[in-house]
Amino acid sequence: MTSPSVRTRKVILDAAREEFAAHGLAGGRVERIAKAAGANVQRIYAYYSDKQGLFDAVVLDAAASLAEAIRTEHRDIDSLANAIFDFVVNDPANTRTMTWARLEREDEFFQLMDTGQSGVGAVSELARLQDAGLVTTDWDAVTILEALIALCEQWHPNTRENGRSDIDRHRALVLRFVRTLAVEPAAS
Amino acid sequence: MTSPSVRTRKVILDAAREEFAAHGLAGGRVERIAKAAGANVQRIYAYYSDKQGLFDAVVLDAAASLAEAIRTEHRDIDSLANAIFDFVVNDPANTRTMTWARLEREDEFFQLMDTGQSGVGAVSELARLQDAGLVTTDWDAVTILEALIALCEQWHPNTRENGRSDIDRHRALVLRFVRTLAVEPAAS
DNA sequence: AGCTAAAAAGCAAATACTTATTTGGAAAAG
DNA sequence: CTTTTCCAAATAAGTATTTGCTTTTTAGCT
Repeated sequence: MTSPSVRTRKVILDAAREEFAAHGLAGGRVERIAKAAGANVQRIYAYYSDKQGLFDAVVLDAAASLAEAIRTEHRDIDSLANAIFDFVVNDPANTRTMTWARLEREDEFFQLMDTGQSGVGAVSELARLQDAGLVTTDWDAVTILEALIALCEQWHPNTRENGRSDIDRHRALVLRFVRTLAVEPAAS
Repeated sequence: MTSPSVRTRKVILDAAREEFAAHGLAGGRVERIAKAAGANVQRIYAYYSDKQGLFDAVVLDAAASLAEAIRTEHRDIDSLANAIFDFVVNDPANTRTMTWARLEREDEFFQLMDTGQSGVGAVSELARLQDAGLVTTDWDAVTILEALIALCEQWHPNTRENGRSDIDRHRALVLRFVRTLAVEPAAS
């Protein structure tokens, strides 16, 4: 059913995800992507117009999958924090890609994000928790969310060899942080 | 007094700092560095052997200046956190450089850091506070420090237009975090 | 000081290679 | 038959690094 063009588009995007996560936009090699995808270089240009277009597609995709990962309703900020933490731990490549994007496409980054309405889900989710009186309103949702993501990303992929116990300890640290932002429901 | 070679080394390093902070290792251009330094390309190779050697020199330098910025004794973790925060805010280029280094020289990054004994100062400073019973020992000094730096870096240079008030609000968030790690001195 | 020879610093142009992007045409699909 | 997909090879820059030579600095000596 899937037309060959759709399939090729996908294998190219998959290969690009790995390549760009590893080497970034400037360091990524179009030829390596084509080879890894088992496709021809020319197809990249046919589908994504140029290297940068492909990179942007990868970035949007990464942002979308973060949004996807935290889409469900969360009863509290702990739950939201855990979802973000899991995502970062389980897919370090995505995190790398976002970091590359912030560095290499600084000017276009937020515009790019808006296009894909990426973080929106998480922001509104957090805002909802604030509205419900469960999270402090001392900071706006975006600020808190970015702090949270920054904390989660701390280890991954920035550090050598993270054993399971390291991860658990790191998770505990993140949770300790978010709990300081939680508002205790008033005793009824 | 300063020999010309010393001076040239320095102007090259200064130019490289800017170039690499802006574009990273793969994206940085040797020729641009030479031009900005008002020096010849060949001098770069004479002094730093190659592009990567120059990049590493820049990274070590960035690490050293972070170490320098927090060298003084801190009476509590608030004071330490403020020092780190100030450094990150005042010199976003340094922060970018470190981020580039973690991405582009992932494997060599920590080895590089050890060479320059960069973070050591901050780690031992924090450990001292822990020994004095002023900071939780639930996490080791390295973990806490990396969390702290991650939080401080959150905005800078990752976001558009940070007004003074944004910065102050961000600082407050960082401080809120570190206070949860502080141990109240037992009432005497 | 002044002189001089060795060493170091400086540069423009050449080299050698990588790499993004295009072309022109063949094969497959609709 | 027309359109789309595919590809190998060509193109066209761009870029790190080296070479060969000139100029400046350094350091020893009278």
